[in-house]
Amino acid sequence: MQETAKPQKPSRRSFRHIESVSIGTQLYHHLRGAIIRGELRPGQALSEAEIARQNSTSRQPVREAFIKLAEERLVSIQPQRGTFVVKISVADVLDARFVREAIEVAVAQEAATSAPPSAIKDLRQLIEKQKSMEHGHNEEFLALDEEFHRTIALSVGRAHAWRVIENIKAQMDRIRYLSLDDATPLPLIIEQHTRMVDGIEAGDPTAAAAATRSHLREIIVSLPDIAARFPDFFEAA
Amino acid sequence: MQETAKPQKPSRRSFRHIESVSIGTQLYHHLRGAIIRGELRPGQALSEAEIARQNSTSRQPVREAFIKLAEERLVSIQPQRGTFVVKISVADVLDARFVREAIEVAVAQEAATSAPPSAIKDLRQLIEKQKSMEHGHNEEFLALDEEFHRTIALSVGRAHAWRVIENIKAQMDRIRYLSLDDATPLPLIIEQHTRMVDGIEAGDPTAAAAATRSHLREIIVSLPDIAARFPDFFEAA
DNA sequence: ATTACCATACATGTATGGTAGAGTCGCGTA
DNA sequence: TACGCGACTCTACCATACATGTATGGTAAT
Repeated sequence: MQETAKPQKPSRRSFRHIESVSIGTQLYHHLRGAIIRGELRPGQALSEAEIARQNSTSRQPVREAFIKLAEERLVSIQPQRGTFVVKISVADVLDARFVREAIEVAVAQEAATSAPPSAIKDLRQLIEKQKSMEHGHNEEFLALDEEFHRTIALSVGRAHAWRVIENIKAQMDRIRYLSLDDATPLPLIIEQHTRMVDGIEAGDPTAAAAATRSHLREIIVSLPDIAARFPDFFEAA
Repeated sequence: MQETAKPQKPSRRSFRHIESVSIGTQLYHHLRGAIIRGELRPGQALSEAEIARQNSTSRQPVREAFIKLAEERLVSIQPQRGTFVVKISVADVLDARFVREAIEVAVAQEAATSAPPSAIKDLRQLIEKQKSMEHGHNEEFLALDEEFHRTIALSVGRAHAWRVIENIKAQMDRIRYLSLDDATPLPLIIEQHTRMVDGIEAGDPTAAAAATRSHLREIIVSLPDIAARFPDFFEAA
């Protein structure tokens, strides 16, 4: 009943830039970003058909994007009912944080004993960039923060470990986006980053681990506030 | 209402036991097991069409199973070329092991401080089961080993952490299946399990962590041998 | 007013045809 | 013999049609 016109290859999807990547993968990245940034709100229904229409494609690539999102626990596919953006679970975020801390602390210890000097230089530069961005531009700051952590992992060849963290981070980043307008204590974060690099550069695994640990525990204190301020983003306790 | 009998329904599909799970998901579990057990050999091509025929279904569910396997890095989908079982990379296995150690050590430390006594009892029982299975039945032993580790994680509510490990384990389990016929030192593994539980029961995080660490480092020593014995299972160095 | 039923719309799951790109093979030419 | 080029085959990818389960609003019976 819907229109069926389709005379000619409608051609051209709004956000497709790279031709070689499959549509399903592109949709996945597109939707993933929108969920993390909070543009798609928890609980919201995502219809295969509607998203397919919006992007001038068919249901199949959308479906494949949904499957990937479901693997990452960003959406919940309920057969014959619908697909929904999952609400944030405080317990899940804390559990994800636990895993992230375990991995990143181990990586930091390794970096303290065997990261090359060039990596130290890169990290210092990233911190300088972060300092020059203290006012506004919080979203770009998040990107720099991510690059900082990734650089540490890659400096000791832990690409796989970083991949694991990337998945886990999605859940935590949803929180950070919620608190963007907040008076995020960027100087504090930068100070913590500095201590991490100090520990790594000094070849002191214990110090590097401790700095990493306290850095990654920040979210524990801010989480209750955020959950209270955005109740409909969170699962009912 | 939930009986419904279902008198007809062709009932084909060799391995379908649970009616409510989608075919794509079933195929995923089916293929995943076959890859881990080494029945599907690394490098082997998997054709959407052929697997669809073998299971009397269409290509679409097979495709979705492939996507899930690719997320787990068990197959590599190469557009317009084919989908292949990935060869094992020694470096990737070691990196995966690193992540697993980081998480499980953290879990063990937590268990040492807060696992309930009932969990200790369950773990001791599992070890007894493992002892009674020392000869042959190596495959069942692997299942008991997995249950042992999972029980520790769940005893302190780290379900998410276990989920992460489960994915990582797939790569490592492929190795373990290769060395099944080997004279696997089961008594040694059981001894290590025992020390882990001893540390947890004693409330000694350091001991529990050390026991877990040495247990999970076994694979490092056996890996080179296995890679040498099954060269075509591994990526060219 | 309330309940039971049913038509309808809409959701995901599955089947199938078509398309474009990559690899292979063999023929024809230099 | 060596090399280039086109026909053929195979693949994953996409579009579309159909199957089937679920939510919902209107309606008739109580």
